Amino acid sequence: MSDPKPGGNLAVSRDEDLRQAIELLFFAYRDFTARADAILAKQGFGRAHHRVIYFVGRHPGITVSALLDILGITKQSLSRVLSQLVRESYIMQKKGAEDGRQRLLHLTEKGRELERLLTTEQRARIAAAYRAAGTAAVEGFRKVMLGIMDDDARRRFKIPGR
Amino acid sequence: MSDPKPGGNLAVSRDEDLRQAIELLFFAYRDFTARADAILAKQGFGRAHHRVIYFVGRHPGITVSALLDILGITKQSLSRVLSQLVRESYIMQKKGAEDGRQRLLHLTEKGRELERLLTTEQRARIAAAYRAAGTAAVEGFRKVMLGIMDDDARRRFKIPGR
DNA sequence: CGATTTATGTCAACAATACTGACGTATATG
DNA sequence: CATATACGTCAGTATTGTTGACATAAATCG
Repeated sequence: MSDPKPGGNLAVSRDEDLRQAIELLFFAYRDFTARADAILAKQGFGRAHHRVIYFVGRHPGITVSALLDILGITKQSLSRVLSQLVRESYIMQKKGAEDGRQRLLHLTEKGRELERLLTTEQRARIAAAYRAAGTAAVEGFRKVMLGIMDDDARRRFKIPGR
Repeated sequence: MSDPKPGGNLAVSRDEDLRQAIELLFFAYRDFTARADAILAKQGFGRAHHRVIYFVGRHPGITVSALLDILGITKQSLSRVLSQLVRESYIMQKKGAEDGRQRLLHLTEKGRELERLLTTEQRARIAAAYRAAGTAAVEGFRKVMLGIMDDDARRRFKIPGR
C-alpha cells in the first residue's frame, strides 16, 4: 500500500494503535456490561445496583465511605441505590462493633443470588476470552489495564506475593 | 497454605482471576473516561457528545445509521446530542451524493479541535500504559479485549493483513 | 464534660443520558 | 404508484449522576 509521507509510517501506525486501543476499551466495556444490564432491567434495577452488589459481595462488611471511594460517586447518588437494595433485602447493614457510626454492608442470601446471576455471565465471558487468548496474553492484558487506571486504583491490585 | 478441598486451589485462583478482570475493566474504564468527562463538562457537553465526535472524526462521512450501530443507542437518543453538535457547528451534514436520504457526517474545524483536545489526553494515557507494559503485553491486551467484545464488534477490528 | 469532627442518611432541585411509542418528510426502489 | 428506507422530532418516562442544605449519632479532642 502506498505511503505518501516516507518515514511517516511509524507515527501513523502509532496513532492508529492508540486509536484502536480507545475503541477496544469502548467496545469491550459496552458489550461486557450489556448482558448484565439486561438482566438488571428485568428486576427494575440498573447498572448502579449491580456495582453496589458486586463490591459489597467482594468486600463483605465494607463501610459506606469505602464503597463511595470505590464507586467514585456522591453519597446522595449511592444512597438512593443502597437504600433501595436494603429496603428490598438484597443488602443488610450491621452496626460497626468498634465504631458505632459505621454501617457495615453485607449481602443477604437474596443478594448473593442476584450477584451470582449477574457475574456468572460476566465471568464466563472473561473466561472464554482468557482461554482463547492464552496465559501470556492475559498477563499482558493485566499489565496494560493496570497502566491505564489511576495510581489510586492500581494500588487495589497490588496483592503482596503476586 | 491449607486447602480444604484438595484440587480446589486452581478453581479458587481462577475465580479470583476472573473477578480481578472484572475490576480491571471497571477501574480502567472509569479512570480512562474521567478526564475527558471533566473537559466536556466545562463545555456543557457529556460523554455522549464525546463518543459522537470521536466516531465521526474516525469515520468522516459516516451515515447516521452506521453511527447508531456503533454507539448502540436509539436514534432519539442520538438526535438530541447530534443536533446540538450540528447547531453549535462541531459537526456538519452533507447530503449523500449517491443516496440523497443520507446525511453524511463530518467534523468542522471547531469539531476537530475539540476532538483533539479530548483524545490527546486519552492517547497519552494509553501511550504511557503501552510503553510501560511493553510490546508483548500490548499484543496480549488486544487479544483479550477482542475476546471480551461481541462478534459484531470484533469484526470492526479485523483489518486485513494485520 | 463540652465542643467539634466524622460517618451516615435524607430532602430537594436539577441535568445528562438512555428508553418507548408515535408521527412526519424526503428519497429510493419495486 | 406503492412501499420501504433514512432521518428527524415530539412526548413521556426512568436511571444515574450532580450540588446544596440539614439532621443524627457516635467518636474524639481539649
